[in-house]
Amino acid sequence: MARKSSAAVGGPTINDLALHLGVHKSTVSRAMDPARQHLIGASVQQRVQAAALELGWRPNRAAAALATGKSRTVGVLLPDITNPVFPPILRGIEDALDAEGYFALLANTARREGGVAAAQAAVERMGAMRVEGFIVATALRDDTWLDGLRNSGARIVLVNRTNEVRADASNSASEGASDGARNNAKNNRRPSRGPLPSVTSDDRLGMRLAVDHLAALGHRRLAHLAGPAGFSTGLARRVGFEQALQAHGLTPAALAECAAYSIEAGAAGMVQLLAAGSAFTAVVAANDLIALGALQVLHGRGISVPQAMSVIGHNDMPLLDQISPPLTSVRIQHYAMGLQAARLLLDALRGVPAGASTVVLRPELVLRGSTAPPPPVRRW
Amino acid sequence: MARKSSAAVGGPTINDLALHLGVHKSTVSRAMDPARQHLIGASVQQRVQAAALELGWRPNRAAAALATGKSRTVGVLLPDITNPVFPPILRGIEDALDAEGYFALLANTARREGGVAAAQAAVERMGAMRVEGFIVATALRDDTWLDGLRNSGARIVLVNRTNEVRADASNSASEGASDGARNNAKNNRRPSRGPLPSVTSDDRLGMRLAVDHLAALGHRRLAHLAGPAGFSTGLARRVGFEQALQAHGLTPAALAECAAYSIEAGAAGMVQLLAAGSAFTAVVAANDLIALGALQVLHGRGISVPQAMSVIGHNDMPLLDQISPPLTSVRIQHYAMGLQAARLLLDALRGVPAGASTVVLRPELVLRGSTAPPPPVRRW
DNA sequence: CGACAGAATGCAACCGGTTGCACGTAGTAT
DNA sequence: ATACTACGTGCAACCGGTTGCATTCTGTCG
Repeated sequence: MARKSSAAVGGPTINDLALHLGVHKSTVSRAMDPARQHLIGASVQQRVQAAALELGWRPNRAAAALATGKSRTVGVLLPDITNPVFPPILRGIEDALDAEGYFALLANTARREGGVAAAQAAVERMGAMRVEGFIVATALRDDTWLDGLRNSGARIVLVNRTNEVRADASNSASEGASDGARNNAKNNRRPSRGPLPSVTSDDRLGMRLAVDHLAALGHRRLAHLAGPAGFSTGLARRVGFEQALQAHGLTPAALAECAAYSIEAGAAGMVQLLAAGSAFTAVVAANDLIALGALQVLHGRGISVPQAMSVIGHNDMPLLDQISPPLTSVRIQHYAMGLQAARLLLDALRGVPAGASTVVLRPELVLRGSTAPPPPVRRW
Repeated sequence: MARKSSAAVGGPTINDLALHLGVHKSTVSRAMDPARQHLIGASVQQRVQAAALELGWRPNRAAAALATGKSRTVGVLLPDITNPVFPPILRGIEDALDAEGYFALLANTARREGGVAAAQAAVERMGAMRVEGFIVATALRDDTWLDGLRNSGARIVLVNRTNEVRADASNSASEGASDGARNNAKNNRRPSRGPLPSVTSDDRLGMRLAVDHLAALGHRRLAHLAGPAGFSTGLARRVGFEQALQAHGLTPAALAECAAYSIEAGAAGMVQLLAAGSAFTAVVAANDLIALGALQVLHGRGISVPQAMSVIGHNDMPLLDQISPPLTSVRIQHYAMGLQAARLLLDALRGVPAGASTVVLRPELVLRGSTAPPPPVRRW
C-alpha cells in the first residue's frame, strides 16, 4: 500500500492531493498555476492551495519538464570558475535566473585532458538534461562545438566574448544591434552564420580610457602586453589599444603577445618587451594577471613603478588595491554582464521580441598607484 | 504529422529509434544501459547502438528522472560564489560530480534580503527539481532550515563547516567517524540530531601550525583576530588558537572577534586589539581578508610588518603572494574539500557503506614575508 | 419554460523513458 | 521424444505532471 501515496521519500504527488480533496488532478494542476487558475472556482482554488501547503506538496519538476518540454534550466559553460573573472559573472547569471525560477547547470570546460572534448561532452549532457538554452563564457574564438550547437537550434548567449570576426568596427554597440535586426529580417530561423547574441564589455573603450589616461599624464611611448589572439578579448583589446593610440596620433612603441592570461605569461611578455630594445614609459596589459607578471619583472630589474614605468591592468580583479603599487586597472562590469546575459536568454526563451541581441557594457578606469607622469625617455 | 517523430526540436525519442529498428523501446532502453545490456543479444545491441549514434539519440533525462526518481543532480548551497574560498570548492564538487554524470544545481544564499529566506527558497526549488542530495557550504552554525532539510530525509554533506557543537575535541577525525557509526547502529534512519557528514579542514591543526611557527621564531605574546563566532570556522579556529597556545604554555595576549570575514572588519578588529593596550608581537587572523585589514591598520600606524609585528592569515587566497609584505597564511585544500564532499555524497547515493562520514583535511602553512622574529616586547 | 451561453470540473491521452512479467524459441537433460 | 531451462524480446503499466476536449451545472435570455 505504500506504493500509492508515495509520501515516504518524494513527498505527496498531485494525485495524492487530488484524492485527498476529492477533485481531479487536472483541477489541482490548474489551481496551482497562476496562469490558469482563473479557470477554477475561487473556493476550490483556495481549498487546493491550502491543502497543498498543508501536505507540503511540491510539484515534481522532472514530470513537468517531461510534459511541457521546459526544464527551467539553462546550461552555463565557462572555462574555469577558479579564474576570478567568472565568479561575479556566474553570480549575475544566477541572480537573474533565480528571479525567474530557473537554475543553471554549470560546466567547467578547462579540463586536464582537452578543453574542447570537455566542452563537447558538457554540451551533450546538458542537451540530455533538456536545458532550454546556453550561456557561453568560454573564451576561445574558434570553438567548433559552438557551431554545432547553434546549428542544432539551441538558444545561445555569449558572455564576455563574441563570435564576430571583424576587427574594424567603430561603434560596436549600435552596430551589433542593427546586425541582429538585419539577420532577423532575413530569415526568422536563427542564422547559422553571423553574430550570436552576446554581452560584452566595450574593450575598445576600455583601452581608450587607459590610453587617454596615460596620454594625459604625458606618456607618448606606450607598450601593450596583449592577450592570446585566440581569445576574443585578447584580439579586441589589442585592436582597441592600437585604435586609441591612433586617436592620439601615436603608434605602439612595443608589443608582445602573451601565451596565456597568467602571471607567468605576463612576466615572459614583459621580458620580451624589454628585450626588444625600443623605448616606452608605460605598458598597458590585456589583463591583470599579465600586469602582475609585468610588475614582477619590472621589480626584479629595479625599474620602479610608477616612477620609471606606468602599468595598467584590465579586469580589476579583487585585491588589486592591496598590492604594491596598487594596480590601476580597467574595471569591467562582470556581475552586470552575467545578469544581462541571463536576461537576454530568458527573454529569448519567453519569445520576447529581443530588444537587443548584443549588449555592450561600459568599463571604467580605476585609478590607483601604478601610473604617474613619464620619466625622461630612455632606452632599457 | 510532426507530432510523432518530434525530431524538430528535441531530437528523436526512444520510440523513434525503436520504430526505426523494428524493435520495442524497452529493448532499446536495455541495450543502451551498460548495466542491463547483457540481457540483450549482441547483434541487436550493436544495431541499437549504431542507430542511436546515427540518429543522434540522447535519452531524455527528464523522462528518466521521472521514471526512476533519480535526477542525477545535486544541490549546492553556498553563501556567495564571489567569495574566493568557494570557487575552488565548487570546482572540486563539479569535477567529482562530472565524473559520475551528475550536475550541480547552484544557489547563492547570501542575498540582499535575508540569507535564511533565500536558503530556504533555494532548498524548496531544489527539492522540486528532485535533487538527490545536498552539499552545503553555507557557513552559519545555526541554520534552522538545515534541520528541516535533514528531517525531510535528504542526503546532506557539509563542506568547510560542521554542525558539531562541542568545542573540546582532541582528534576530530577519528571521533567524527566513530560518532557516525554509533548513530547508524542506534537507528538506521538518519539521526535528526548529531553530526552530519562533513568535509572540513583541520582548523585546530591549522592554528597549531601558525602558532608553532611563531613560537619557533621566538614569539611569546600572540594575539588572535577571530572570525564571527556564528560561523563554524570562526569558532573552531579560535579554539584551535587557544589550544595551540596552551600547548606552548601560553595564553592569548589579546583577542578580538571580527564582525565579518572582511577587510573592513579585520581593520576594525586590529584597531580594537591595539586599543586594548596589551602587548603582543604577532597576530594570527582567522582569515586572509581579516589579516589584510590588519595589515592596512598596521601600515597606517607605521608599525612595520614583519619587523615590528608578524601577521598570519588563513585560507591562502589567490594573490596573497603579490601583496606587500607577502602574507604568510594557512593553506586549506579547498579543491580537495569540494571533491571529497561530492564523493561522500555520491557514495551515499550509491548506497556505499560510508567509509567515513567525516573527512578532515590537512592544512599547510605557507611561509611568506609577513612573519619574522619578534622585536623587543613593547606596549603599543 | 425551454434553449443556450459560459463557467467549472472531469476525462484521458500524452510527454519519454524504465521495469516486472509474460511469452516464445532454442538448447540441454532425461 | 518430452520436459525443463535459459535466454532474448515484447508487452504494458508506471513515474507525476499538463492540456485539449467532453461533460455537467448554473444562470440568463427569448
